[in-house]
Amino acid sequence: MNSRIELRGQGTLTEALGAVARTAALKLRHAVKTRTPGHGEVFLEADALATKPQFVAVIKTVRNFATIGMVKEQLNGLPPGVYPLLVAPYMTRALAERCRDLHLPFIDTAGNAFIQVPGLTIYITGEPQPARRKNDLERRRAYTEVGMKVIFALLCDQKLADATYREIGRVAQVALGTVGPVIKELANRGHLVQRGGIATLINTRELMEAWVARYPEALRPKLFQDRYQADVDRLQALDLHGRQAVWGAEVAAQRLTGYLKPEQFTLYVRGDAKSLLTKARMRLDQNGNTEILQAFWNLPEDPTHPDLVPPLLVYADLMATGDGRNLETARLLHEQLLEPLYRS
DNA sequence: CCGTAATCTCACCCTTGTAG
DNA sequence: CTACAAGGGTGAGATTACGG
Repeated sequence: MNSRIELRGQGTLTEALGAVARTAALKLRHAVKTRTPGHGEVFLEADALATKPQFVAVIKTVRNFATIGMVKEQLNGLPPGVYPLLVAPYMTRALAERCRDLHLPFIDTAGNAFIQVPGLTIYITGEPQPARRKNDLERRRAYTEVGMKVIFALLCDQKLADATYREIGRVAQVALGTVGPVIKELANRGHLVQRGGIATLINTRELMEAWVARYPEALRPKLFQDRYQADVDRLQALDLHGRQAVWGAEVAAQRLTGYLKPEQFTLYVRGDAKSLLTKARMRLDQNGNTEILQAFWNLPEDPTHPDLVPPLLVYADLMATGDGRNLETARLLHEQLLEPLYRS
């Protein structure tokens, strides 16, 4: 039933056997079963040794000490001459030390190992993590929630590309530690270069289109708070000045292009929207005409339209609806406001 | 001050156990 | 056998510590 997991474990096992053969000159091969196999257990033996020790191996990704304890527990009570063995993708030095303290033998795919059985003592730590795993971790950081927020901030304020990571994190409302990987991937994808010692956003048109295409799945659902039904006249009359809220989508498009008569209302808010709800007499309604989302930027506001979201977000929201009228307005918006900003 | 790496936290999802 | 709750693993992101 767990064919996918079995396969993943097989890969780890094969790599780990190869790695330990390289770093410790220890050859392990599959052995006959010495007991009813538990979940995910594999039977191995080192037949080159006179003592012919056998191992019952468990393949598991190890991140913390607790996992080591669990494996130790799962593999207790083995008969004489048979030993437990933990097979992990990668064991840090601290995890390796923990295994040694608990007398739990392990091997990993980097070639680290601790094995202490009659006729055989191996302890190897500090082998570097295989590059492929590192790449796995670094790949696909651009279109995560954090990546989307950072890209949006950069597209709206292109000078931000040369700011410190702390400043980018503040404007994009993401943690400092998450900025670096996103920037690195944007550079890899050819969207960021150094020009005269200044970090510069390039291929902005392509980046903008990619962001808009991914916004509906990659970020919007995370921002959604609730949907309400509200009186249209009251909504139109709402004064957002001083409130922590701005119009998006149809209302913003109407005010920017003069086209479109809004039917759906989209508000991006900071903090809680209580005062808005009472002012416009909104009531919770799954199919209501008003949706409230979390604002996700700290950009300076546009003095000519202080109560609207940035045009890029208006465009993305209109595109996301797929509504015919909205698409036409979106095209207009693109021509008038976006195209000049994202030519390169 | 700045970027990076290690560590911590939390939400989601998959497994597994259990009751009907 | 099915449905559903409980528990644990996992990955994304936030925080923190550190060295330049």
